Amino acid sequence: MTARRDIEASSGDRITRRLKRSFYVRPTLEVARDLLGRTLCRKLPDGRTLRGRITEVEAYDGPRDRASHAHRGRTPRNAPMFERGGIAYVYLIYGIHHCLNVVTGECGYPAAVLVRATDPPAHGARAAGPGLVARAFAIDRRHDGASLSGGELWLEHGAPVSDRVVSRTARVGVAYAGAWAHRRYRFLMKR
DNA sequence: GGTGCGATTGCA
DNA sequence: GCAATCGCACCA
Repeated sequence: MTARRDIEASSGDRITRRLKRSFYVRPTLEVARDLLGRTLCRKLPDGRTLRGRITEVEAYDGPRDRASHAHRGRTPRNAPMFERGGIAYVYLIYGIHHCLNVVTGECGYPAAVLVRATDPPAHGARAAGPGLVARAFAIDRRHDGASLSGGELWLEHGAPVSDRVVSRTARVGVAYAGAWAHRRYRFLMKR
C-alpha cells in the first residue's frame, strides 16, 4: 500500500518520504507486509545516513501469540511492545546480538515486526539476519523505545512490492510456540 | 538471590 | 554440530 496520506511534508516545502505514525497504527500483519520494500534509515553520530531496503520481516501479534515476548504479559523488557505503534523495540538476544522491531498497533495491544533483512537500495547496507541488520545500522539498546519519527532512526517509502514477489512462511526459531509456530507470519521477498 | 535460556551468528 | 555471552523472566 502506497497511500498518499503516508507521505508527509517536512517543515519546508520539500516532500519527505518518511512514513508517518498512522502507517504503524494498523493491524500487525498488514504493517509487516507493507514494510517490505520500505527503506530503513539511520543517521549516524558522524552525520552519515545509512539506508537499506527491507526484504524480510516477522510479525509478533498480540498477547496470545506464544512466540511473542509479550505472551507472558508486560515486563520491563517488552514494555515498548505495549506502546502505540511507531517506535522501536530493541532487545539483546543470546547476550550478543541486538534485534530491531517496529512496534505496531494501538497502545495496550502488544505487537511488533522484527526486521530480519535489508538490501542496499543505492549506497546502503545489506544485512541478512536480524542480528546483522542491527549491527549494520549500529542499532542497540539505546534505541529501545525510540521514536521512528525521530532524527536517528526512521523509515521511508520505497518502490512498491507486488504480491507476486512476496513469500509467506512460518517464523524462524520459534518451535517452542506450539500451533503459533506454524502461522505464516514471516514475509520475505522472493529472489 | 539463584538459575536457565533465547525472535542468532559464525566457525569447526 | 555447537559455543559465545548476558539481560531478564521466573522461582524461591
